[in-house]
Amino acid sequence: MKSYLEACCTIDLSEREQKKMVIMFNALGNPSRFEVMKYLVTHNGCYTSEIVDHLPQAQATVSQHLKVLDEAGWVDRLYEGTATSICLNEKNISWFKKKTGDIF
Amino acid sequence: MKSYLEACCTIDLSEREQKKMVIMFNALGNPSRFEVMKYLVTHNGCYTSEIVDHLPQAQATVSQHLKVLDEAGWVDRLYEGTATSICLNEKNISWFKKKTGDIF
DNA sequence: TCTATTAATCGTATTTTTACGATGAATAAG
DNA sequence: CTTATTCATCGTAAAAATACGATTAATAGA
Repeated sequence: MKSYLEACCTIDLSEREQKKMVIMFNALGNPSRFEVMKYLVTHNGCYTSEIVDHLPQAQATVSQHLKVLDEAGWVDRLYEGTATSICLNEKNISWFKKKTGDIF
Repeated sequence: MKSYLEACCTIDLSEREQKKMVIMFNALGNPSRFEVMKYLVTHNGCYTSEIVDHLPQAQATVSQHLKVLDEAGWVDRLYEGTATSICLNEKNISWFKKKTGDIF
């Protein structure tokens, strides 16, 4: 059995989890993508077009950023006809916050 | 006075704070720098040379990464003679965790 | 069916990041 | 004084990220 001291210095993070964390950190390490996430906090489930209007970038650029946020696990994209609504991925966000709190 | 509902949808984050958050996210969005931070959790205050030995990159590269972590506020560098010890910046780390928790 | 709308993808130019060897600055040790 | 050690900085090559216009794919609506 591990001692108390050992346990308190052990980092519970698999290689796979570590890679996922880096990807999540990286995704928010960009001003446009951070702004999207901040916007979603008060406009969760809004359409992509709203986000495009909110940002100073071209539609193609915003689309790329949303893809990065999706692939990193920060958001989900729900395709509804020709539109796409963007939702916060609450599960991954909680996971990220918990892990960050546990590690650092 | 703000209503309860208004308050719960207001994001308490100045432009300056938002920029700082993006820089902090960006700094950890790199595998080498994340690994440094993870190493510091169990080796806080260690010398740069230890970190260089721990990582697969050249000394110059590690030095650059440490500079990024320092400037982002994740670590402090303490110059002791010819060596430099690297410490976690507990204050900024706490700030980051609190803000992340508050916003998302 | 035709036309409009929405958003993803493609191709590409530009910028930024990453990495390294070489060099330099500062201190320590003899 | 030398000489060694440690780490930052410089210069630069290669890789990756960012941004945009143009195009495409899919659906909605007339």
